[in-house]
Amino acid sequence: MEDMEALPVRFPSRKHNHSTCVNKLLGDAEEECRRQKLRFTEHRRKVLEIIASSHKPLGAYDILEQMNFSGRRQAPVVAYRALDFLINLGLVHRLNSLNAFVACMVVGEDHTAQFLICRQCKNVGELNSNQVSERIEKDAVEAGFQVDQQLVEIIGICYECAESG
Amino acid sequence: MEDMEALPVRFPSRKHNHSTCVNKLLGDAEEECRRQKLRFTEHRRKVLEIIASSHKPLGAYDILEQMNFSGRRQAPVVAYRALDFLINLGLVHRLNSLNAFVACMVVGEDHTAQFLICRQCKNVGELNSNQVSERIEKDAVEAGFQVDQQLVEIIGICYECAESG
DNA sequence: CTTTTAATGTAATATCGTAACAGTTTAACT
DNA sequence: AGTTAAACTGTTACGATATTACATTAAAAG
Repeated sequence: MEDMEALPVRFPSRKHNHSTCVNKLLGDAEEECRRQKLRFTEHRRKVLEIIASSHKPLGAYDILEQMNFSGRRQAPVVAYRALDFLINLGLVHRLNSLNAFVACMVVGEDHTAQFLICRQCKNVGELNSNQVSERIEKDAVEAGFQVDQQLVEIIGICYECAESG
Repeated sequence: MEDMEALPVRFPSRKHNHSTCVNKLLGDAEEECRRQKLRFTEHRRKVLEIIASSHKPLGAYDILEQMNFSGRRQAPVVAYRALDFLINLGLVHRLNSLNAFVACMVVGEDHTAQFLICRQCKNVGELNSNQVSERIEKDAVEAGFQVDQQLVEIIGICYECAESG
């Protein structure tokens, strides 16, 4: 596999430096919020941090569990509100096949996304193939359908899991 | 829009003869079960019939409501068991973005499927584009990912809804 | 005709997500 | 600063979706 940046895909390597990942995303989020004059509140920061700290998809209730600042258990709606915000901003993606959430790996860039979900290690990669999205658009239009949103989730085995048997 | 059979898509026209649809699917199901020596029980037949009678996706609890044979309310697991069976057989598809189920429109044929979900009329069409599935497969493999299953759901506006404004 | 495999009945419970509404903070504008 | 409007938060309750577990019954295979 070539350099991660050269391919239209981001799949988290087992040995990548993860704290860099998290910090970059938090920085991007702050900047994006400043730009759009949106509020990057504590809840939102916390939820983004939790999600970014895992390349494995997290359920809303998993996130909730990690939000116990004060020992006090938060209500589900707290997590969902923050998630909605982050999803609208494009910082977080929802995986419909898992009812779970992952951090976006290409923040800021205008991009289409398809998700690669490894059913062994549970890591999720983000494929950004314009060829895929254009092919879908083209064939849908040919079928008389006007596309607003594409949802592509690909289940299988990632490179590193295949290597290690 | 051209002849429905000529394009790699099945989108239910407003004026198609629906009872034919249902009967064909039930017949196909029976035959397929005979071939594979599986039991096409009452629950399974009933659930398939209910799903096939609607091109709009149905939730498991919608289906359940229509299963009241004897006035007796069935337990959710009854619907889910039949749905699992039908999905494994390829007679029914699950739409992950809606937590809902639709009948397959190309039973028997070996096919890939992408779903066209009209957010106005709620009808669901099945696109069968090998170009889409091959493009996904190709790009995923290039990213070092071995594909087992593809899940493609396209949300937008169907031909007939676009026509009628 | 018995054995063993598959399907059903039933109850309970887990998991995921939203509605409603009062209270508080923040930003924007005199 | 003081006022107002908009956005965010806290809290309760509830709705929607899905699974586990286990006892029972029916069907297929020998």
